[in-house]
Amino acid sequence: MTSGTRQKTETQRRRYLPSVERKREILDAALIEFSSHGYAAATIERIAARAGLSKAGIYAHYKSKDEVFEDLLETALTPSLKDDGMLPAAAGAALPEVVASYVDQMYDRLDEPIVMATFQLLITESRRTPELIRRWYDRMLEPRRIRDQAAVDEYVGNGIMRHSALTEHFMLSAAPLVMWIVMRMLYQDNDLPLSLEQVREVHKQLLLDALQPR
Amino acid sequence: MTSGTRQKTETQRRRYLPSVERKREILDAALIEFSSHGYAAATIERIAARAGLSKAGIYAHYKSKDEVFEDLLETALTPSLKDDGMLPAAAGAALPEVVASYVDQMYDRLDEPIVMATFQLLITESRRTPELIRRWYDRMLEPRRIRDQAAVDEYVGNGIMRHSALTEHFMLSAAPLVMWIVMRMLYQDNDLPLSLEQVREVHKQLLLDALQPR
Amino acid sequence: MTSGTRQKTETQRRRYLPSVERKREILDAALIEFSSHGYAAATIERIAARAGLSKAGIYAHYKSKDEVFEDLLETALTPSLKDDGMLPAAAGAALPEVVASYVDQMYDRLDEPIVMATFQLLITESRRTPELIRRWYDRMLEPRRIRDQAAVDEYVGNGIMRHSALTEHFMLSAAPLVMWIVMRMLYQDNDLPLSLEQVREVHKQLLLDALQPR
Amino acid sequence: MTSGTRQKTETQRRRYLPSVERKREILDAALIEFSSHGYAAATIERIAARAGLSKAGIYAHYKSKDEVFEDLLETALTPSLKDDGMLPAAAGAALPEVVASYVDQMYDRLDEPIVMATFQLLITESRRTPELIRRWYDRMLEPRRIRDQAAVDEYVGNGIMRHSALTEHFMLSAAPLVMWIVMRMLYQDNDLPLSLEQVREVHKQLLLDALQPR
DNA sequence: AATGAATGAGAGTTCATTCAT
DNA sequence: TATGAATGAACTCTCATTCAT
Repeated sequence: MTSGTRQKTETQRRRYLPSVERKREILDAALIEFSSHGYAAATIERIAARAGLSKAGIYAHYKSKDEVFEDLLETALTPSLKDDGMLPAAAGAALPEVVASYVDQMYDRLDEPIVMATFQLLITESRRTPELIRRWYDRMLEPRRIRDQAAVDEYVGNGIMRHSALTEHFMLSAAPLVMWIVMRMLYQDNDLPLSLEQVREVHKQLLLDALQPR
Repeated sequence: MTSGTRQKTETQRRRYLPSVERKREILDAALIEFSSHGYAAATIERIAARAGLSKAGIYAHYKSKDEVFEDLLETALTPSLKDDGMLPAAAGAALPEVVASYVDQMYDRLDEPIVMATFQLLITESRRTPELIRRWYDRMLEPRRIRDQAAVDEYVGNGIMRHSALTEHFMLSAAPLVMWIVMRMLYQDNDLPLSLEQVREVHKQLLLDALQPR
Repeated sequence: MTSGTRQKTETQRRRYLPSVERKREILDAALIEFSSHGYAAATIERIAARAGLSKAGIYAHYKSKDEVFEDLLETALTPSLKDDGMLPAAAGAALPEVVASYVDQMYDRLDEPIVMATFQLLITESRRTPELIRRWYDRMLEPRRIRDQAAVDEYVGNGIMRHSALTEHFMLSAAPLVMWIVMRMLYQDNDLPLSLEQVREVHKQLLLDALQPR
Repeated sequence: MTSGTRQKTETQRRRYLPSVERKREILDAALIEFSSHGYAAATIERIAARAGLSKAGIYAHYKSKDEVFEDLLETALTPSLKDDGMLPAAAGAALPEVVASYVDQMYDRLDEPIVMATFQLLITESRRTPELIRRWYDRMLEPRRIRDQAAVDEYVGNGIMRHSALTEHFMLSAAPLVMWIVMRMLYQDNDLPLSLEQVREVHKQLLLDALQPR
């Protein structure tokens, strides 16, 4: 949250903000509303209230609800782009360190709640936004996948990883984390039977077992 | 689907059906509408049209949209109950067969499109129905998880599986499949980079690697 | 209530009744529903349930909701017709007895709850049924008013009553009771500040004061 | 009515009004619709049309039909509060003047059609609004009743009025007027057998007869 | 005579969006 | 930039009424 929730109170006066700042506040609000109610059930009015302006105020910055949504995903998804591929380039590192670093990177990212929220939004609203997903995929996932896959191929060539079904389709290496996220969605506020930490450990172990040369 | 979609045509007259049958048709229609538009964006009118009756007709069988939704999940989720736990009880079987049978069972289930659709619905609408999810979890998942976990513990005791982080939290053994389902949701109509068959093979291999005694 | 409420229970089977009897039951139910919710807010379904048959069952006896309503008023209003005018014909009676008998007759009538309910219905739904009211008025009220007025004129001629504004417009002699009925409607379930008995006493006294020759 | 009915015509453009003014117009319209069709049969659409805006426009000012109704009664009933008790404080006045002034005040009030309409609405819709009635009663009727009763007690003490059943329950002194209002409701557009003027005379005479010391 | 299933016509309400200010 | 007022379109749900049995 860039600047804290800005819910409107009775006493608050009109605030005139430059569009860029206002948009940030609107998107902060939109992320919360969209991800907690879904696109269709979220309302411009609630987003506006949360952002501290009026319904009509939103339309000073966006032409439509849809445009808010698109800008939200666009913005939320872009920043992560900076991260270089996640597998450390094959130095002389030993497998356990490689795996640990790879897995930790993934899990650490989830500490920012925006990442989780965005990911969930992506899942639940995927049907709304095929092209958005495509763009996101082409710009974010595919390049990394290719880089990771290349790194994996090199590790395999080096004999640091053993060739296996997993090294052929390395994207599946994220599976335990993805499953945990899904479980979290399903369980809502209830207690998950597995903590993120526990999954992380199992995750590392699984990858080690699958990649360790014999 | 009893007899294909039953979209109403101009010429068609009223069809009087016993409530049980009509409900089946309504739920067939509802599954399609809910899972392709989401709960909020699905409309009673479209469900009705798809089921071949009028908007008001739905209300002769259900008190509200919500009730349709609940009955849908209830009905869609209940039948699978018959499946006994999925891990074959530990006879003298060898690990590869055990794993193959376990994995195949999971994947074969997905051939019925209702299962996929329901599962996706569950994910995207989880926020609507915490209690429903709870019920489903308590009746369907938890019992099986316990049975499977017990079977695993026995296998471990027998030395057929090796003790590992995965055998401690065996529910994670479904991860690759769950990830594929999520990918399928994200990719919508686009070509997935991985076929279900490919995932199935990786899946088996992963489990073998993780469970094979050394 | 002719035969007690006949609310439908789960176990009750279909009862085939001759139309006349069924109609009586329907009207019993209708009086309750119409007078407690008003014509517009009363529903055929509730009337039917109360009468112990199905919604469609009503239509075996009446062509429409309106027809039920009309028959209800028609029936509820007709029987009282038998009562001859309420003022005892001018025998040699003394005024206090005449007044007492006149007033008591009015108040005693109200013991049948149907009378109160009908009267209230008439008031609240008067706008629906100008002609019904007209008929009722022409058949019920006007004849009695004329008879009473004639009796009053005779009493005045006899010197038993003194001529006054009230003897000119004797229909106003019902005023305190009418006011009490209105108060009862307004107060609903709350405690009225005046009991029917108290009003009756005031009523008698008022008439005596107004009619007593000086 | 600020400026006559404001029915919307094809050519008329949107009129933007401050909420307070618009609400006044809405309530004007609502009074007409509610009192001529009853709460249940009145529709938001008709009220809106009569007020010169769209159905949804109503909801910019009121949350629900019920809220419109409540505000209507609230508003319609409050103003009269200003009227001090209706019986002139016991100066040395003679009874005929006291009675005349008291009665005239009551009848003059009815010249504003809003008063009649509101009163009728109160009667026909009393079942919808027990609390509203209560509030109205507590704020409007009860204080005046007490004040009037006190004044009456004083008059009786002075010997200006004679003690009687009526002075004990002085609220019944309104009875002839209430009865006339009820008759007016029943008779709808037909000719009443009694004019308001006639009732007023009878009314005065009745009170005089009942209160005149002997 | 009676009913369960079905429907057309509307009702109240919501909401994205526009307009005047 | 910002807003309160306004609206069209759509939605859920109700209800008197009809139909097939």
